[in-house]
Amino acid sequence: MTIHDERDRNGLTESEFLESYDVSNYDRPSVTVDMLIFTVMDKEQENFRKLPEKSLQLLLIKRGEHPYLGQWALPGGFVAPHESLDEGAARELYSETNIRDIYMEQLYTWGDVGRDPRTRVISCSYLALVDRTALQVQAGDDADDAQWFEVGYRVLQEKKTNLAEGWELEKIVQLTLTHGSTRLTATVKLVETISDRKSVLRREIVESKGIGFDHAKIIEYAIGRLRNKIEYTDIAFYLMPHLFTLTALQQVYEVILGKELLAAAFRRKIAPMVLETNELTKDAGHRPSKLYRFDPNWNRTF
Amino acid sequence: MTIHDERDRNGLTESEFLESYDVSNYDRPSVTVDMLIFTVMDKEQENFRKLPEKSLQLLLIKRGEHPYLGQWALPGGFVAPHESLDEGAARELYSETNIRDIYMEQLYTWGDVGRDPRTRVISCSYLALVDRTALQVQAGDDADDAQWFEVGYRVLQEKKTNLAEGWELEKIVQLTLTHGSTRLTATVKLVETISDRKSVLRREIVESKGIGFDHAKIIEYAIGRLRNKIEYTDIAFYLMPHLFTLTALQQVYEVILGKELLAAAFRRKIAPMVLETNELTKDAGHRPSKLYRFDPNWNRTF
DNA sequence: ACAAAAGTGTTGTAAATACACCCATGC
DNA sequence: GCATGGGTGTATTTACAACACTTTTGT
Repeated sequence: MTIHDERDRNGLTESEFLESYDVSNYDRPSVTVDMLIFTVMDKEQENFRKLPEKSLQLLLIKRGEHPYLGQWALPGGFVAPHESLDEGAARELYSETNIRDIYMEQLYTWGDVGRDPRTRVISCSYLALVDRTALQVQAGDDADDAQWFEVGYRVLQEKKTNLAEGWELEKIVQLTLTHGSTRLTATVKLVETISDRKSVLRREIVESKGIGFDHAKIIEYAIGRLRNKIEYTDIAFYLMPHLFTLTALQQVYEVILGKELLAAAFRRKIAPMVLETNELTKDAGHRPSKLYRFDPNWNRTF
Repeated sequence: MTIHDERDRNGLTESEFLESYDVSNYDRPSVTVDMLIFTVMDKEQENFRKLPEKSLQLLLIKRGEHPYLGQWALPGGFVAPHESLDEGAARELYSETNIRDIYMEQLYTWGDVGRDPRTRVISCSYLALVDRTALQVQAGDDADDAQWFEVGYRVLQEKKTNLAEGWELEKIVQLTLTHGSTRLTATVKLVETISDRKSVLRREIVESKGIGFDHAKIIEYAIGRLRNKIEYTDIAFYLMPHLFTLTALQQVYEVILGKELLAAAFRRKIAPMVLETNELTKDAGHRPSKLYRFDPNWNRTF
């Protein structure tokens, strides 16, 4: 039995549900906001000396209704007539997670025709970053469960093909989302076609196991933005507590970039963005380290 | 008499038009695409020796209907039920300008509540770049006139205020759009509020003369994106003909960045992105220059 | 000849990279 | 003492800015 034969609370299968769904006389699309809420968490660590490893986590919600019943999807919902997109995003964030007042930025708007089987839906996605330590997420009023999933991002293949008038780059990415024994995977293909006069980037879901809608694509996009922006902005600090060690900060960079960094170089690079405090960590199985905070005078350009 | 008392082809003023406009029972917003079509053009030059100066140009359309009748606005229109956002953008581009197959990228989605006086409209904006030499724009089938406006971008003020918990950056930008004797201006205020936990960037129109809707904001945003992306991508080449001189390329960079560059440094920096050809310019009042083309093997990362 | 642009070389500074090394703590 | 992370110094390379200077054409 595939997921699509499963019945919802009204006893309908997905195809029965879709048949009964009234699509008629809507020539306007529905507009939703989808939230990509990321945080960084410590993994378990047995050795008392070693620092805990960090992992990048994404909040997903288990669908309690058709379509994609039982699968996991991004939190989100319809934009109300009286609220802006930003307000809608903030409202959805709060109502589904009780989180408020965190870093948020608009990511991209997804408008392919068949992306929601019910009707035409255009989704505006938002990236949000939270400090895990200042956080106690509860699934909101909806009885859906909300859960943090560890994010894995792996490039499976990169390919370049020369065409008559230009060339084509193809990249295949494997996404892995794990929470306890639940493991969701997706394969997303990025195809960039470049010629003299234009350049088109297409994103395509090759396979999506356990992730609803086209959300795998959106997640892939968001990780790309995160990786990009962490290099030249201060977004990493929105994932940190007020005081932090430089090693903890470095771990956040590493977990987002998916590669190791040299401590010496990292410290020098980050130095102008942080201020030293007099406080120290203690009770580690090694030399204590200074705590730092973000420097409000760091010169961002906008 | 202000613009708002002007009458449309049905003899209605803006407020009469709005009263008669049926807003009822639409709980779904309308969704449109707005196109920001940029190109670079030569200015007139009297001295036979001197190279013509370049200017950045943006395509605007004169509104023939309420609201903002008689003002200029970005080309765009409603997204049809059967087309994706990208397709809608390409269709609007073609139908209003007869341009096809050029560089296009989604910019940002604008969803404030009062941004269109008729009803709730959410607009997804697209940036498009054209090579002026390969271009003969005609206003599309609509009888509206489409016209290229020279773009001016000037920062009037930058201010930083320290707050109790963080700080605030304010930047005031003056936009100038000129076509012949038509001169449109707008003042846009950017306010970025930053604290430990969040960061919000608000964009606000202080004044907008002759530019309809909130399009001044969108134009300001697009110029920012252009300036940013020209530094690390190959978008500049979509504004160039197939073969070009390095000085012409440098002029494009200068006109977008709004500052002069040193030729020596520019050439070295751009060298890995271009290939030399054997062709030369001629009939200039000075030493001929080699023509270059974009190097398809330049390593973009995506 | 000369105005104007095309194009190269040289030098100083700043940033990123790689590696080696010493320091401080808990057990 | 030892494992582990905290933290610094140094040498090498790379990028870039500033400026001076030579080359080549049309009139």
